[in-house]
Amino acid sequence: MKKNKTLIDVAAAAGVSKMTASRALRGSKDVSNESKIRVIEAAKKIGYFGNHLAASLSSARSDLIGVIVPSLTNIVFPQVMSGISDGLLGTGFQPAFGVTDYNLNREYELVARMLSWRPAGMIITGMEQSDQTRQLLIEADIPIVQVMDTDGDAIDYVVGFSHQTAGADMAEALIGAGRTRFGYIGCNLESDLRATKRKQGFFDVLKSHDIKIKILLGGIVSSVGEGRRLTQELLNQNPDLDCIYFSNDDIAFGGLCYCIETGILVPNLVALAGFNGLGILQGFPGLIATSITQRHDIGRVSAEIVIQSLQSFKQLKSRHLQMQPTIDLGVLKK
Amino acid sequence: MKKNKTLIDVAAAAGVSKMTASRALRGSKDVSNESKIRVIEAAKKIGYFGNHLAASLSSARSDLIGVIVPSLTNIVFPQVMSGISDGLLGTGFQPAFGVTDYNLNREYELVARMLSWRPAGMIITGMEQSDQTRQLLIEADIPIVQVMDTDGDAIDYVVGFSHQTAGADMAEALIGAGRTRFGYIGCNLESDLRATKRKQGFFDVLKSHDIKIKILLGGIVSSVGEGRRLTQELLNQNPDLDCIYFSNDDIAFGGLCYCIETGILVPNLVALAGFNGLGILQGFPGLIATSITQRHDIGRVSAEIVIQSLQSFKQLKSRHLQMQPTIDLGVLKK
DNA sequence: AACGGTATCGATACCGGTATCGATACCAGT
DNA sequence: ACTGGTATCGATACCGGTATCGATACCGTT
Repeated sequence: MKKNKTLIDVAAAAGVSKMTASRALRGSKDVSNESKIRVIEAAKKIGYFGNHLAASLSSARSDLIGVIVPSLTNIVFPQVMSGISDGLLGTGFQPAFGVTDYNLNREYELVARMLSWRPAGMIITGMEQSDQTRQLLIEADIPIVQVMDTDGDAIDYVVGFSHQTAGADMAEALIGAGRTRFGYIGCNLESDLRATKRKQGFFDVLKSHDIKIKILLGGIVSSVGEGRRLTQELLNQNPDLDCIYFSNDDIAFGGLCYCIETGILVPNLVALAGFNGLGILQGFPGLIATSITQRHDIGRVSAEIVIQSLQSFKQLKSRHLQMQPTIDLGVLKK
Repeated sequence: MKKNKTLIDVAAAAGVSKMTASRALRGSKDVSNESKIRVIEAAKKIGYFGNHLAASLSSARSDLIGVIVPSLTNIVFPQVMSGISDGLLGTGFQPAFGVTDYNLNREYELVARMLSWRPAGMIITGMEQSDQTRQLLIEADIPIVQVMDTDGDAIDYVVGFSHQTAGADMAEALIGAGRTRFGYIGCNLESDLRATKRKQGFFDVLKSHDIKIKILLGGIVSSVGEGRRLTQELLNQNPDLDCIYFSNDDIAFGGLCYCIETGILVPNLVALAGFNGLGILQGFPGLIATSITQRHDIGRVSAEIVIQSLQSFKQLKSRHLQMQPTIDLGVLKK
């Protein structure tokens, strides 16, 4: 049962006062070089690592950036987190992640909990927080960045893109490629509001072209296997479709697998379109049309915005950063 | 610029002392029902959320569980994190994640940083921490769980499986299925020590059967696209192979895509084997042999172990929990 | 020699909670 | 009426740092 070392232990070992030790370890300039070296060596020798609790409490500032994502099992969010991690690297700030499982109540609890750690800033996924949650975030009086979506009312900063537009753009592109008989396959739309927005944008364009669409919705598991199953079902019921839009790349890829196995030519007979530009698509390059989103960059940039907002007293020019995905039609474009 | 509410504000609003307010909010029994209700309502009314910094510092205990993973871009680790998240749900404890990028120095920094938040416990991936890092963890005097790997010297608790054995088991299974001309494709082996252990176990068995193996190593990006490319290269140079073992499912699946596209019959002509049992394999069910690991459960169980260790004074019976993967040969088994 | 400026350092007062102990009030039992 | 026990609450002392201000020593300047 070893007691944790405190600054007083370090100070004693270095033969200086607690305050001098504190200054030395933090690189303040009000310390002589000799003292600084002695303190640092003493700290290393006795195995001292600070106490962020005390430090943050005392200085009324912390180096935490709270990050809230809806899910870990959808690879997209870890990629955003990874970008945030990278953006924070070397800044002295540290991300603290929380997962809501697409549950608004849990999101509220999580935000309250995060705020009780007095983070320096917050990055939260999406625009659809509950009023209660928004209130909390606003009153926290720290930079808030909403990421991945720009459709809605901003709290503070926003980094992402319009899913509605992304869906609409894909519809235009597919129509432009000559497709006329559309199907849609989606999973987890009740919870995944951004997928729903893409669907909405997609449907709006089709409607404006007077094109009907066959819809098939799956369960809450959005996976390759589910995409495969749903595609089979949809194509069996509607063999004449020449294009299917999926709520994301995973289920789109599942659809592709089904088509390949059963000899349905893609994209000649039926074109498939997903969303995100995941690495999985490289299994069959170009066969699935997709909207390539810059997930990692969105994470990185949002982290940088938080930092900049903390460091500069004047607010940043633009509180609203659009990073619209680029459409890759693959072999369909010829 | 709103100042954050403190317990004193709540106490004032409820007309009691700070101490009574504290007790009321934490559900201590030394408070009358009326006071408790008054305090809770006052807190809600003025929008008070606690200060974990002060609370943890004062009570010398925190509700954080530090979690260290090597990567976020490999879906396996988010799945473990998700399991930990689930295991902690409702316990009052909260995970705090950190990512090392397979970098031992960064791991050390991260552990030190985590410990400076005085977590109640730590869950860390793998058995290969630096001596410095181990020292830190040991002296922290909190429950430590190493996850995902059991090959090596334990610090405290261990939840996972032997990758060496997993590789060996797969080798036996493939040999048992009649395969004789082996190839191996791996990525990122310098950093991914667990993949290297699987390779070692696999190679040892082949050697004991006097079977040679063709090796092809890729770069640090372990992806479907890379697997596809490497498989093409390996098969071009060694068209007679009848089995390829990949360092994981992603690159194995890339290999499968290549084979399917070029008409190489899988598994009849060449069998493919990966590792993890990822959902992606459901694209072509049964075509890739794999070792199904219980990543989510490993996370959940490790979280439960931390909690139990914190709650019971007597130590848990077994500090070492094996959750060996099960081999799924798919259509190969017939 | 007196003075102002700088470098270095320590004493003290917090930060916002919790632990602890003592104070008070009220009740039942004798 | 006195005693002991319980319920309820507040005053005080921390937790381990940092901010602030004042003290001291030493330097160059006039």
